[in-house]
Amino acid sequence: MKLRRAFYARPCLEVATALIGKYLVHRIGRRQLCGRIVETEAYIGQEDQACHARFGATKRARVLFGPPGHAYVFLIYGMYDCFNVVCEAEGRPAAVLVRAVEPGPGVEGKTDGPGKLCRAMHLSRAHNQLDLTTGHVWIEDRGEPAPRIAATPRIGVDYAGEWADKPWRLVDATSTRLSRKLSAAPG
DNA sequence: GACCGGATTATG
DNA sequence: ATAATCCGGTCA
Repeated sequence: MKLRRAFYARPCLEVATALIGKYLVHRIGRRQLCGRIVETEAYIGQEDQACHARFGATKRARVLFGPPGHAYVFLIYGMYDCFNVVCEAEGRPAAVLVRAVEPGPGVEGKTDGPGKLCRAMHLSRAHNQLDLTTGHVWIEDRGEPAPRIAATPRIGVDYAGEWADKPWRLVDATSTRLSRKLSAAPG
């Protein structure tokens, strides 16, 4: 079933973890594109120097300060879109970036990266601020058991000082479709 | 109004 | 290792 507002109105890391194994769905007319989420990243608050809310509620980051359960989609490097879901209480800026999904029926192209999955699922900045509890893009729970989760540092945020080291990237540890392979476990 | 650099990807 | 490519944020 479709995730409701209460799901998103929780601590960002909790949401980022719970989203692994859920299904991202984009309905275009009678057509439906979906993918199983296998990789996410949490961006948490103005203190987090990797989070777009670090400069406060600017025009771009304003949606992060709004109510949970809305989409935040931004353009990166002039050519790729990144899809996030706003979480935590209104007024507390935080979001979960969806970094990889396992493609479902109807999805063409690779989905093992934030830019790639947006391209394959036809998600773009046109969906920014969309309410995921009422719109034509949503996330649903299909009642599957929770996957085994692994946590790693976030990707591409080396500029964020101590915040770059936080293990806020969550993945389905058994998935073969991550944006990067997990390092071998020590021992 | 100019300048800087990025939550990426494809290619060499 | 590096190019592609554009917008947001900063500082003037």
